[in-house]
Amino acid sequence: MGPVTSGDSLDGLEIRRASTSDQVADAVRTMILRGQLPPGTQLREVPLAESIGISRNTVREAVRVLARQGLVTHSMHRGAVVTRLTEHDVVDLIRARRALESQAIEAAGAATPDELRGLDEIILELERAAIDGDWDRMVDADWSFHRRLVSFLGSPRLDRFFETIQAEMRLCLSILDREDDDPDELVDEHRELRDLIAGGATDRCIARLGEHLDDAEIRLRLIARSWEEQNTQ
Amino acid sequence: MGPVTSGDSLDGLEIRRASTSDQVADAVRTMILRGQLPPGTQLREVPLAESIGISRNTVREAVRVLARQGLVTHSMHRGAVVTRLTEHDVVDLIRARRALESQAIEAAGAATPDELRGLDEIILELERAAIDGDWDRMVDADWSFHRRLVSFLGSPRLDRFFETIQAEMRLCLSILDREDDDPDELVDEHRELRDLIAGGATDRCIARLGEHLDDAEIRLRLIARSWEEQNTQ
DNA sequence: GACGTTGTGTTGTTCAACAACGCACCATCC
DNA sequence: GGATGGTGCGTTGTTGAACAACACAACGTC
Repeated sequence: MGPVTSGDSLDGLEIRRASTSDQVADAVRTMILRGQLPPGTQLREVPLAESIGISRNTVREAVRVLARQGLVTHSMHRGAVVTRLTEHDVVDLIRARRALESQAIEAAGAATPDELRGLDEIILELERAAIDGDWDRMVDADWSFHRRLVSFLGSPRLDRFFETIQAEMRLCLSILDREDDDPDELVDEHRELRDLIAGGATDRCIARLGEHLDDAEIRLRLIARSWEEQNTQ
Repeated sequence: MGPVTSGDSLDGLEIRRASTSDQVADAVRTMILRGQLPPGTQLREVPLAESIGISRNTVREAVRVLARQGLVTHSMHRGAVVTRLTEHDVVDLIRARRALESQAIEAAGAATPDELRGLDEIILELERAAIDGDWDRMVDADWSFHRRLVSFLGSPRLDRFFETIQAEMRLCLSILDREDDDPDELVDEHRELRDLIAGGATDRCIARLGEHLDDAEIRLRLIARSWEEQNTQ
């Protein structure tokens, strides 16, 4: 074998061994997003450190990572708490989604059919999950769809930002998931969005997405409001 | 005086004492953005801690904050370096700006004249700075203008994200600032954008902003490219 | 009931030490 | 000469303990 030159597809290779604190952050994050640590849960440093078997300083760094992603709320000398979104937060998050995804749809309107195939695969997965009645996988596919949409903007930074927004929204959804929703409706909605994009009807697609978000906003606001009342009492 | 009730405009009050690490992060950030710590500068923990007079752990937390904002780049056991943007980064940042500000202009089209007054004040400041020949203040006003624009989207999270993007762009600009630019042109450009918004010509305004960004992209890419060549050698 | 005090538990910060790692330097060997 | 492989040094990653600073609740006083 010859020497390794820059054409050997090793360009983008990045060996990033995760530091301990990052691994802890990942673990705690998934616990939060799975609802195993519901909003309002206090994250005390000493118990966490002991239960995982690492130092308190390392836990501190991990918690700070999550704080910067909005998943936990930090206040001086009071520690970290799994974020309990307010109604304001929900409005904020939906607005951010609206802005990003609307722009993304316009960008997707100029995409080639080949680039749109990514959406098709996700919709297929959504359909399969619906047939299986696997609500978790459906929600995952739902989010993948919108993430894929945003990726048409071609900015990794926007992608990352959108992911943090999605993570924050999951703070609400981990509770009220498998509620009274119709699986087939979810599939149809996304298929419609895909078709509108492929057909060049971007304005119509944006409007449709708007209704989709209006709906989500109503439900999430109810959840947040119930939390706030519960907290005021 | 009577007791303090919830009508006394103390609702939004938030006493946020900054932790030491946050203060350090702020200090280092301003040093970076002023160009006192040019891209590529290594941030070693021990010298930093000793020069400021605080512990190494506190410095670590501060540096991690900056890393998460993209101002410094962290790699395992290699420490932190003031980020040196690549051409890819520049393209990314401009795309993010384009997406956010385009959407913001559409949102601003529905704003009342009263809400648009904030833009006028910034333009006034821009004019004053131009008369004084104070380029730093002009750049500040320039950024304030675009930040105000994004704020029309009504999402604090988008505002914060936009601020980090601006901060990253300053990584380039701290070097090539007071170059060959015409102050009056900058003023006219922003006044034009304001007028187009106020006149309801959102599409025209977005197009104009696009040219503005195309221009910025060209110049920033040149800077980034020169750095990369310098680094490859 | 309003107000000050104390006590308890938590976080914020520091310090010292060691392990793990990157890197430049040098010796070695074809 | 150039590639290979060790060696030492400086830096970061992580730990553990200690103390200070603070929030909060419980108590006692007026």
